[in-house]
Amino acid sequence: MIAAVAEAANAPGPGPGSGPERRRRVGRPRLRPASDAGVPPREQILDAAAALFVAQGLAATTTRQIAERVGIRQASMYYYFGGKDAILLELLTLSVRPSLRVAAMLESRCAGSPATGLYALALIDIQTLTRAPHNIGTLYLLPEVQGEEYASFRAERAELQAAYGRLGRAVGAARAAPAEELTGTLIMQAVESVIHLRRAGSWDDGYAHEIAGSGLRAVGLGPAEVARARAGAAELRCS
Amino acid sequence: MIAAVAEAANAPGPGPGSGPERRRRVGRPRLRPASDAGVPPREQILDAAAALFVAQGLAATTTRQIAERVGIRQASMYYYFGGKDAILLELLTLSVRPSLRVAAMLESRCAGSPATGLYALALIDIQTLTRAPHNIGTLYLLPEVQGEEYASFRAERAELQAAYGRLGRAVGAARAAPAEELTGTLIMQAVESVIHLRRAGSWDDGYAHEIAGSGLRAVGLGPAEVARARAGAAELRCS
DNA sequence: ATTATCTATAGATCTATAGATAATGC
DNA sequence: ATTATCTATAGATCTATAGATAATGC
Repeated sequence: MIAAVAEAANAPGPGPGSGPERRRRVGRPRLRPASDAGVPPREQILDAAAALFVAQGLAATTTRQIAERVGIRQASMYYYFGGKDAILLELLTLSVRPSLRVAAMLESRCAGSPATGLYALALIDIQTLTRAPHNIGTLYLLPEVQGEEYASFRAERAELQAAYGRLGRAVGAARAAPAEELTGTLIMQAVESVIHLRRAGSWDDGYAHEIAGSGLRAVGLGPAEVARARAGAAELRCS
Repeated sequence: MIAAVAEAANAPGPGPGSGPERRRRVGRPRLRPASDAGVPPREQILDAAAALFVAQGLAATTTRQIAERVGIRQASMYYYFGGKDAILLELLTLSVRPSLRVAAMLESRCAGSPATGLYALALIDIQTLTRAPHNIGTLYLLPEVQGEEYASFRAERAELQAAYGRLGRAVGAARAAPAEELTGTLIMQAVESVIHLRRAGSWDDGYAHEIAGSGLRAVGLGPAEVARARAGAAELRCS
């Protein structure tokens, strides 16, 4: 289940799905009546496609496989999406946008203590990737994402990397830290260890702080400074 | 051109291709007479497939595209390979095996100075990835590589990562370094920054030492120790 | 009337095999 | 005879559209 989807599905209140006398849905019924009714069909498709794209990639995943997993007919998918590309683009965007918002917030809020902001951003990103459904953090590695149709996603991702780069430079300015682009790349690579460890089946929640700390050491901080950043991030005081 | 291919093609000596009166090759001639004659057809196929797999992935690349790039007919490819899978497996193996040999050599030769060995291994790996044709270092990211048929490649890659992990632990034992698997992952992630920077078109040779140094700082070394490791690696003295 | 599904299918592939052919080797 | 190509194609897809159908909404 996609994170945003899960939240929407669990939202309390007077939506359909709250009472037992739920109104039947409009339109011709499905042949198989949808095990997870209550979740909008669009999001059922996103979830099914995410699992398949992660396991098989875009080109090897057929529209039929997606439809089968949802429990609809192949052609019905086109009522919601123009094709596989449109689904992937939405998944990618869903995966990067929340991190981008967190980055903007921390960059402004922790301007006085970039090390704290950097630690906090890394940790939140790590946790997001850890909990993301189907390990969708791996989707940006698909070769198709280099194509023209995903330029908007790549732009958002570049922004996130730039934020890491600025924070890293602010932290390491006095030290022998690498240039901004390289700094951003190195920290994101550390954070994205998560997706590779999950893929290999060897993720451990205890790794989160080790990875965040490793990212800060990579840009030149000593053990004491890393410990201070960690404590600051824990309080979200950013000072 | 694949690295091993390039070497083979440039090999001096009394092979075919040395004199101008080169014997015509056995078998029915190609329709288009092969612009880079002298290179064995098998390696022409590997090279063409590498470029396409990197750009489009495995599933999206057709046997016809590979053949077109080589200048042969689609069916002729099957004379050399059983299919796309066999080509990809060979490319993956070619890309990891040299690094594995270097790792084994450095681990035994630099046992007394793991920091030097680690720096040297990282630097060689970085240079290899920098110069690899078509950025084939990205191939292991393809989702198909998680499949059963690539288990042997994944095993070799895991060995390389384990070597990084052992060296990293040996370096950071006295410090607050992460567990072996995480250490190996983090250092390899730093090294593989290269493939992402190349992909984005922003690689700079000056980054090589910065990345190697960053990997060592990540496992807990201070600036002075990193400088010592770098100097040691430069002399290959490992002490 | 609107919505959400279904059935059916045209058109465009793509893979992998069978068998022919045009060279050199002996 | 052996080798390395070629031509031709069967069989199996896969995508995306057209149009029918079975619900609810008004």
